[in-house]
Amino acid sequence: MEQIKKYRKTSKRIPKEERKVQILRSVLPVFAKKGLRGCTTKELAEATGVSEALIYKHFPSKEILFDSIESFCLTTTKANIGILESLEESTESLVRCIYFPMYTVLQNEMVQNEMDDHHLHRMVVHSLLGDGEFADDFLNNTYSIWQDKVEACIEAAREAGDITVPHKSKSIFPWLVQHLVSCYAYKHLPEKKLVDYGIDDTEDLVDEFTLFALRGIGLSQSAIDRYYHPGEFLRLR
Amino acid sequence: MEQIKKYRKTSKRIPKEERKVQILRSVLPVFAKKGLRGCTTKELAEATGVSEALIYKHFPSKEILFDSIESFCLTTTKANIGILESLEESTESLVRCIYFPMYTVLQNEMVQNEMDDHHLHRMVVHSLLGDGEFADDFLNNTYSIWQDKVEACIEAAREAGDITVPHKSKSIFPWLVQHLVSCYAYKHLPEKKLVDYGIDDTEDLVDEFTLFALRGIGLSQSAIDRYYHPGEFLRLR
DNA sequence: ATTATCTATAGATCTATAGATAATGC
DNA sequence: ATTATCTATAGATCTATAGATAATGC
Repeated sequence: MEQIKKYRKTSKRIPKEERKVQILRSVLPVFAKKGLRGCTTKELAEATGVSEALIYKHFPSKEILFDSIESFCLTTTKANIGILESLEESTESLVRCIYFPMYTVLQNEMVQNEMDDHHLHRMVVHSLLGDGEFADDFLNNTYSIWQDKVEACIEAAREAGDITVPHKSKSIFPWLVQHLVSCYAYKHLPEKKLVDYGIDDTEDLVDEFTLFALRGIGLSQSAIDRYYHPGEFLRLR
Repeated sequence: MEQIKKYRKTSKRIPKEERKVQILRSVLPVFAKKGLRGCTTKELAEATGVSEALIYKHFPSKEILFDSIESFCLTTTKANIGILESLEESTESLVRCIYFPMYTVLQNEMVQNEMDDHHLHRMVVHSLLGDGEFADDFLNNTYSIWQDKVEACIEAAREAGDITVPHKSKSIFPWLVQHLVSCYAYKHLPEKKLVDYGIDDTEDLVDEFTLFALRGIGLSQSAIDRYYHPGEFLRLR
């Protein structure tokens, strides 16, 4: 009673590498929410449940911790986008390739790995306000597989006669589609509802996003009718 | 030589309201760049060329200054979008309404008033990472005139037989178009080039964005051919 | 006399480190 | 004996205020 406990271990002793990963995991949401400058080392320590000093034992500075978080995000988002890699290049695949990100982001599906998409988007947006390095890594590494596939499928669709409108660039369309989904995500970052699409059902929303994109690419209505059957897509996943 | 100048006025004396506006103007780029938490009152003072104390004489706290900046942005962006208000509701107007933001943002035209669009976008994105209040004010007040006009024109186009595809919602399309342009802007916030559309000429880029959107809305190709003549749009401005 | 401005500084963080202590594993 | 963890704190900001001084306008 008299003696003040000078010492109180709040967290269990665990091996180095394990703790390091645990710090990364628990610190990510804080950095994602507030950014490098927006949060304090105290908050980071509290989120992890350890002392500030311990964090410094594992990461020499706050900035280096932040960089580690970014790398962590990139490797963890190995993107099961890879699934798409095996698709043949065709009009049908084009439809699936456009549907895929719409569905994933709008339905707010976790991308397999435990990394919450929401945090990832926040990290990207923080990066857009900074030097953009992380956003670049994310967009141009993680998404490139998908982008290449979309481009190839557009060509295939054109050869199949399903696209006849002229295009000034091949590579613009993956980006335009990407803009649609990522902006959806960005505008949904705050709790406050910013956008009213006038559609309640998420599946309907996915439909309208996808159809907008497919028509925008110039896919003929007959090809869309032929290949856009979202119910079947789901079964095949 | 001996006597140290304890006192050195670095800025001229100017009347209260004038200085207040001057502070707002000079502080905006700093807040836009780094956000509320990302910059110090020292930086703000230096950007204005006055002492920190003076800033506190005009604005009781950093947060209140930031809020004032946001209000300042909103009022200053009275948006010459109002120009569109007088357009008749027709397919032709639809084409112009879609072209307008594409042109404005992609050509990086200053929106008449001296407010740099770049700063405005940064403020919006900072808000998206926060509570989204400012983004809401911006999107739903500033853009609502344009959005209403687009909706009305889509209806008119449908009545004119230029749109035949079914739509599940009226209000989704202005947002989809908005997503395209704002995401273009967001991805161009960092100095680093993140996106390669495969198109060098900005006019061509505006064309592809606009055509993508018009097709996406479901406007028939014949209507697009009939009304999309960007050269003429410019002359009329 | 009033108003605009500055210098100087208090008090509150915030990052990072030094050094002590407890747990683990040989 | 080694490793993981903590407490305590130094030193560096950072926000905001108190109080002094210079310019303006009557």
